[in-house]
Amino acid sequence: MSGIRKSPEYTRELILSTALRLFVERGYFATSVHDIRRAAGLSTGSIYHHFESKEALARALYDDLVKRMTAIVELSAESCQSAHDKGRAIAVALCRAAEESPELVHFILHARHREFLPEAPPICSTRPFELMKQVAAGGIASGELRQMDVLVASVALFGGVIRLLHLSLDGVLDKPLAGYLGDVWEAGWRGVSS
Amino acid sequence: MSGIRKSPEYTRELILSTALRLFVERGYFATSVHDIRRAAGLSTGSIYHHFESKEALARALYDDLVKRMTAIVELSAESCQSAHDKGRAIAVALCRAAEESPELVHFILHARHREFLPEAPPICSTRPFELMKQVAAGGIASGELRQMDVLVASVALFGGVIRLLHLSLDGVLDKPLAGYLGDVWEAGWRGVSS
DNA sequence: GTCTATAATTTGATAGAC
DNA sequence: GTCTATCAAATTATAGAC
Repeated sequence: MSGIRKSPEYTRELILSTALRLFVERGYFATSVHDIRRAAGLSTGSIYHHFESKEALARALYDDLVKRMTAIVELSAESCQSAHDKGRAIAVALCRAAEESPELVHFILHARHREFLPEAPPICSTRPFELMKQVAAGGIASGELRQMDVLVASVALFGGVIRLLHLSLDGVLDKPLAGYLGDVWEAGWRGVSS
Repeated sequence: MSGIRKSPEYTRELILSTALRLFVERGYFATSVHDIRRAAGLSTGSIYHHFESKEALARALYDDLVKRMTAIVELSAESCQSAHDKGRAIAVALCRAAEESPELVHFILHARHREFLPEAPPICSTRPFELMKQVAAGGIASGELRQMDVLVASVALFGGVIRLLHLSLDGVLDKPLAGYLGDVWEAGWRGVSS
């Protein structure tokens, strides 16, 4: 067992991915450092060598996942021109992420970060959600969307899709996400388009 | 202090309301029974006299709040005829509840109940959310809404409003909820109406 | 029915060998 | 850099007086 030495980067990633899985399954507070240690097949000392504290581990995980989510949204928006296409690309990418990496999306959408990261900004103030608002703002400026408050447009345009993601993560959908996404997105667009 | 004896019902309600406030402020796991005891000005023994365990307290609170939320949504829907009016009445009532009893709405929308109440159904399967789906189903049956999957219609119709409530509870809105609600609801309706 | 005192575990974190 | 052993504090819950 301990003969198979892995690189420190590998160990660090193993700790992060194990913590993510357990945090999503049971929540941050219901997961002890001992649980992470056991699930990762490591020792307490090893975990505390890589992270100063349990909270520091959670913060590193949070930063990492916000970065991954930002990349997903950013790449989607950049690949298109119109607000309609940007928005739809984001919606499609979010759904794909929810199916391929449900833990990522779950942690971003569901976890109550401020309970264990007191100084973290609310998740809706982070870059991925700011980008969605920018798509709405661009649509209003270009005339694709009706003249309205940017926040209202953003909430109306993406609210249905985000709600759909919540339902998917709660396991209450009968079919795969893709079976609902097209119609939900179209309804959202129809609600704000001029 | 202990000369002022209150009724047992009062004590029970005091424990529940204190627990609700702390659970919303810090979360279930970050709130110890000792915290509740101190904030309520009671003793540990008194709390354990009224509730079998911390989890039983949380379950009683959960049941109580789902009941209150059900009443709010039920009364709103009953007071109107058309799907449009029912839906808008529900949206208005939810926003009023979010301003008058933010702790109630926060606990229902934000708390990760399944982390501490393992056998509780997902919140979106509870009666208040089922009623919203029924409003959408009624609208489709009557022809007010386009023909579509009931879940899609429900998500598209109420997704924006629920998203707006989340933002309000996260404290990222500049104005009172009422300043956004009208337009968000209208966009949702426009997205699904025939 | 409420109190104080305390038991039994679990938790996050550290020390020091290898 | 990883391990084992252990600590100090906090947590849920109980016992028993009043």
